[in-house]
Amino acid sequence: MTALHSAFVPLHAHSLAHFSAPVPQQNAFDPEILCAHVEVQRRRVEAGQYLYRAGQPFRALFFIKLGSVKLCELAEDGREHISGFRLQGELVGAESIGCGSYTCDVIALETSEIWELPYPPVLTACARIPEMQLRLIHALAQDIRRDRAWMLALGTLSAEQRVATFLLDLAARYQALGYSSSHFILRMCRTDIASYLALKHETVSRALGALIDAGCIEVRRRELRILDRAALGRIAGMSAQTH
Amino acid sequence: MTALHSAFVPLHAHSLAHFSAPVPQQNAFDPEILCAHVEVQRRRVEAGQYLYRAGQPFRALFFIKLGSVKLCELAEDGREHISGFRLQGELVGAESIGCGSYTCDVIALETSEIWELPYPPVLTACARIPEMQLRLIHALAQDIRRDRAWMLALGTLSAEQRVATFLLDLAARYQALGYSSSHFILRMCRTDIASYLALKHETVSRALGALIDAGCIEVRRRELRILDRAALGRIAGMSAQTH
DNA sequence: CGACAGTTTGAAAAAATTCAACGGAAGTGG
DNA sequence: CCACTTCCGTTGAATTTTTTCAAACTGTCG
Repeated sequence: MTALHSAFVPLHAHSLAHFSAPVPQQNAFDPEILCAHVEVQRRRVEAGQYLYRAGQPFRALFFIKLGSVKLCELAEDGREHISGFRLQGELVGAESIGCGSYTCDVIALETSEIWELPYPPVLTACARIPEMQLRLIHALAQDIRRDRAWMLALGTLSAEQRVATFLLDLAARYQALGYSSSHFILRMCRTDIASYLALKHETVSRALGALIDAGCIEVRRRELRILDRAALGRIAGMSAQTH
Repeated sequence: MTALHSAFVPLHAHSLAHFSAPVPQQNAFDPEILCAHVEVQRRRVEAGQYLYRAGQPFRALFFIKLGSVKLCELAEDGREHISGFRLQGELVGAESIGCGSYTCDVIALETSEIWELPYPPVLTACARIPEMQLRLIHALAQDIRRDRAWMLALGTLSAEQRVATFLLDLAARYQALGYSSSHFILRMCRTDIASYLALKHETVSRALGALIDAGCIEVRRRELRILDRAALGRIAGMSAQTH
C-alpha cells in the first residue's frame, strides 16, 4: 500500500461559527424560509451522538446545517444496517412522517450543526407556503430515487465495484458542496461502510486494497485521495464522468 | 419436491368488471377523492405492458385499482434491478416527482386496471385538499420506509432467509387485501424474484427447494402454498407473526 | 504506558454464482 | 390439431466470490 505523503489538512470547515454554505442547492429542502414560520432549534452534536433513535416519538425533522450523519435501520431481532449517509444541506427524519415514532437511528459522524424543525408546525408551515410543500415532496421523492439507485448497485455490483461506486458517490457529493472531490475524509468507520455496501468490513478493506493496487486511490486510514477517477469509474462499471 | 395435489382455483378476481376492493386501506393514497377534482383516466393493461418507461416525460401518477406491477430500475450501462412489486391499492410514479421524466420502468405482471392521475392537476388538487396532500406525503414516506426495510433484509439475510422473507411479505400483503395469505400465485417469474432479492434465479429455485424440503411451503411453478408460517418465519429470522 | 477500537491481511470455509443440461408448459404457425 | 420453438423453472457440478476465523498492527484516549 502506498503511504500518503501529504500532511493532513482539514478538508471541512469544522468551526460551526464561520461557516457559510458554498452552494445554495436550489431545489433542496431549505429551512431558511421556514425560520420565519416555525421555531427552529439549532443543536450542536458530537460524533457518535444520536439525533434520534428508532421508537422515540416523532417530533421533528432535522436539517444538517453542517457535518454528517449515518442512518441505521434496525430489525426487531437485532439486525442492523446502515441505509445511508447524509451530508450538510440534507434533511433527515422525513422517512418517519406518518408514523408516531422514528423508524431508524440517526447518528452524527462528526461534530455537526443540526437544525431541528418541530414537526406539526413544520408541516402546517409547508401547507401554507406552496413552495415549501413542493420542496418537502421533492425531498421525499429524491430520497426514494436515491435508495432505489443504491439498491440497483447492491443488486448488480461486486464488492469492489460497490466500493468504487461508493467512493465516486461521496466524491460527487463533496464536489457539489464545494469541497474537494479528489481528497476527503471518510467520516465513517469501515464497518459502517461495509454495512452500507452489504459486505463485511474485511471485504471492504480488501476492495480498497485492490483499488490501491490498481492505482485508483490512496488511503491512509480515513483519509482518501482519488488518483484516477476515470479508472475508478471504469471499475465501478459506470461511465466515468470526466469532471 | 412435493407435488401440489389440489386443483388450481383462481385466487384473484380477474375480471375487471365485478371487482370491489375488499379493504379500504384507511390511510393510503386514495384516488377516489381526487376524481371530483382531476380527470382520472382508467386504463386496462395486459401482463408485460409498460405503465411507463424510464426517460419518458413525467405526466401522471398511477394508482393500481386491480392487478400488480413490477418496478424496474435501470443503469446507464444496461444493468437492471427489480426494486419492488406493487399490488392493488398502491400508487406508483411518485418517485419521479420533481424529475421531468420517469426514473424507472413499471410493467404489469398480469391484466390490471390502472387509474392514471395526470400530474400537474393531481398536485394542485392535493394542494387544495389538505387531506390528499398529507396522504401523498405519507405515501412517499411509506415508500421510503419500505425500501429501507428491504435494504436491511438484503444486507443482513442469506439467500434462503430472503426468499422466506419475501414470501411472508407477499402473504401479509395479500392478507391485507382480503385474499388468502397461505395460498396465492406468484405473478412474477423467478428471474424477477431473484433480481428483487439480489440473487440469481437458480439460487431462488434452490432456496424454494430448501423451504419445500423443510416442509414450510408447497410450490408448483407459480402457485404457492404456505404450510407452516411459523417455521417460515423462523427461517426468515423474524418473529413469526401468528395470524 | 496500556487498553482498545479500528484496520489490514492471510488462510480456510461457506455461500452464491456460473455453466450446462433437462423437462415441462405455453405459444406459434402450418 | 400437431410439430416446433421458446420461455421458464429445476437440478447438478465446478468455480468464484465473499465470509469467517485468526492474528497482527496502529493510532487514540485514559
